[in-house]
Amino acid sequence: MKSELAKYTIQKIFVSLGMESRLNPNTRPSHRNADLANTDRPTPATRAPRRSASSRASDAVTLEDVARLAGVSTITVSRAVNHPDKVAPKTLEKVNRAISQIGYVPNLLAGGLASKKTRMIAAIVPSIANLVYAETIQYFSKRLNEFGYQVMLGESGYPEKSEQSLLSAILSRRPDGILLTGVNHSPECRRLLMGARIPVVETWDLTPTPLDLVVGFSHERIGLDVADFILRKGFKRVGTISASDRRAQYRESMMIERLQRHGITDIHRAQIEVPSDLRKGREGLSQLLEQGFIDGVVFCSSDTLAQGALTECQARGLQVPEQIAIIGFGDQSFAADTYPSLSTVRIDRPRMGRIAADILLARIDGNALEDHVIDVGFEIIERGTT
Amino acid sequence: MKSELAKYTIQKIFVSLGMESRLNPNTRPSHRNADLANTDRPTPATRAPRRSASSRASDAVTLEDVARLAGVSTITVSRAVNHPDKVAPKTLEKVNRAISQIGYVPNLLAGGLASKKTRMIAAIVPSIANLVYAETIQYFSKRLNEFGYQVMLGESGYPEKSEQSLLSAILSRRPDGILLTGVNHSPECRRLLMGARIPVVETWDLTPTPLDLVVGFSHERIGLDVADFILRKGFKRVGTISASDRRAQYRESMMIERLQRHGITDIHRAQIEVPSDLRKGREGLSQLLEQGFIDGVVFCSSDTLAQGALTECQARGLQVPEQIAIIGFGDQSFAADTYPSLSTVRIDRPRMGRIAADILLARIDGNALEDHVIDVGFEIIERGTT
DNA sequence: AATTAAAATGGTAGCGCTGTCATAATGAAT
DNA sequence: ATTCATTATGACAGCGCTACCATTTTAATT
Repeated sequence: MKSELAKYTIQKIFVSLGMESRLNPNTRPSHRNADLANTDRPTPATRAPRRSASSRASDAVTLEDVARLAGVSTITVSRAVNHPDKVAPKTLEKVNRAISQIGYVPNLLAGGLASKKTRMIAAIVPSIANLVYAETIQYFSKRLNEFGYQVMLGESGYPEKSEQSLLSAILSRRPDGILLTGVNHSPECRRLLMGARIPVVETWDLTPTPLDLVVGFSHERIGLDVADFILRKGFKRVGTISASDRRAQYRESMMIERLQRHGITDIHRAQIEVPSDLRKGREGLSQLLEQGFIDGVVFCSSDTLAQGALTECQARGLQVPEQIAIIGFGDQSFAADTYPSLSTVRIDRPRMGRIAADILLARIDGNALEDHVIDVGFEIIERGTT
Repeated sequence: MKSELAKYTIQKIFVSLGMESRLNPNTRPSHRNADLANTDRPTPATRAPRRSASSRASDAVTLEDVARLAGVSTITVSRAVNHPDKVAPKTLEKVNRAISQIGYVPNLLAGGLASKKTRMIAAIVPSIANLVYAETIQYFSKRLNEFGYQVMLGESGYPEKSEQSLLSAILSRRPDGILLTGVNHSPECRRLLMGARIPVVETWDLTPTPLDLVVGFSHERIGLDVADFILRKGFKRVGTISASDRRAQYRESMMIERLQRHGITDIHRAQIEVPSDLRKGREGLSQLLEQGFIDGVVFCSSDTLAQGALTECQARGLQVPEQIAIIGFGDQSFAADTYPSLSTVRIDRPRMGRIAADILLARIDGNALEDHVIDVGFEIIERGTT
């Protein structure tokens, strides 16, 4: 994987802010000189006559301005910016000086249009106001930045009703690749994605038949393993507080199924709407108690809900873990520091983000991939609340 | 403020994924027919001969493909997509049918290049893994989406060392406007921003001399008001747990100054590194206790730190608020639901996000603004921890 | 010095759209 | 019918950049 790092040296240019200032060009391209738009931008030293006479007055500094000032051709400037190793050191030096002198900022719209590479990767998450996603994206983004890519973030919202319109809005900016959260997409979305002909990585779940690539973990396995953990610890009564999120539901139902198969039938469930927050965790626990859940273990679909449940126990003077044990999900940064510390299911989000970035980059560079399905696994972390 | 909503109807097109497939075009543009790239995309029904013979083989569906299929000119398709009211209903119908038939996804790179409008707004925040910023952006973004704009998010990182390189990376994508967090920017950044000639809105702080627009609140006033609150409540001993964030530091120092002026000198301080989390809040409180802070009120630079302080109190069996009172900052969603509930300084983040979006849109549309400096204020919320 | 390969640079033709102006079609008013 | 104002459509020239050669310069080799 060796993408060249894009790096721009950009500086100098001080003009007053203000929008509208485009000249009304006559139809016949010909002589024109006055340029109301340019107030205080320094005029390039050299002013070679343009090939095709004039054009729409524009106030932006372009490659051509740099080229003229540096006394080279535009393509050389382009190379100096994007493939500096393909330009003689002396020329590079000249060009860079010109660039900083007139304050050139490359136009990636034009570049992307011409090269069909935007150096941009889109990422769609249910919500940016949910740390588990935000953190994954943070690592994903960091990794991509190292290779000169930027991430464009899209929020699908939990109902996911608008994933399609979000997707077309995103695709119309022609990202070089895209990250999705989850593996369930509407037929329209799948069509859009296939039609875009770009690498796609699905995350936060697994499927043997990804659209393209998938890096995640098995919610089924988590449900089963948590059930085993509960059985092993000898709990007789079990409660769940789950968000109305398809993956959370799946973990819950897998767990319940296995518990029942092993003779645990005293199971209480509290369902809450996304987004999860502390209050909903508290409410969830209250619901369980109202249902007659008097002691046992509670499996929450997120650490946030678990923290809420824990808070409610404290408020009610219930002993944790003696009377009520709690298991969260995610191992967010606060989980180890609640009191008591939270037992939870750890997902290696940094790793997931990094791998997603890496396989996407490999795919973009046309490198062969050993596997299109990557399981990052999980780990049950036992702490104070169990 | 009336920006037209962009809306695309996009569908149908099912091709196998795969990158490399560009033909090696001969230099002289002339006859060519075979097109290896197109494997399974349906050929448009009509195939009018192109004006300029051939071109680089491309596999993307373009405006022209739609135009040919619909039997109209490209510009009409463009209008049908972007200004549907300027096209006769019958024509619109025809075009939309053609669009969905061949699965056209507009290319906003090309559109943006030609029109100099990208319908994209950039936002720079210190960290997306911090809910106070994430939420503000969420509202900002939501508002802009309503007007057909998308938000491109950039993370400057707390050290803010790289704000400049982030900024030039972002500006090279030619956003129509930009949101910044904070009002302190390096001279290089200011130059870049001025040179970009786009509306800029600074947030999370106030200044009489914004780069362009600013919507935020006064950290000085918060410090002073919290001091007054503390004085009014009659606390004799004060502690602070502050993140190494310039705005947090400012609030703290303003508060301390006023407290001292009113005779409170028993002040203990704990400083922690960003990013703030629960553990650092716990550690902060521990530090204060080690310094001999035995009772009084603690002002934390974020609700997260406050929650950590609260947790530490619980772990140590210290009575809150009787022995230790706690004040947070931000009024994040969990603040009302901790036990005891957290007293804090409320910032109306949704409103700030919305206003930032609105004034930016107004500016983009060229509307006059009454004021370039908007103070959204704050409110001290007294709850259980004081 | 002559030959060849490699490195550096440049000319040109688009990438896929939209702004601008010109023209054609339609309807309203006389 | 005729005129005039609207409304709808189209032709065309770029937007600022890069891919693709072609050409020139430099370095390496004999």
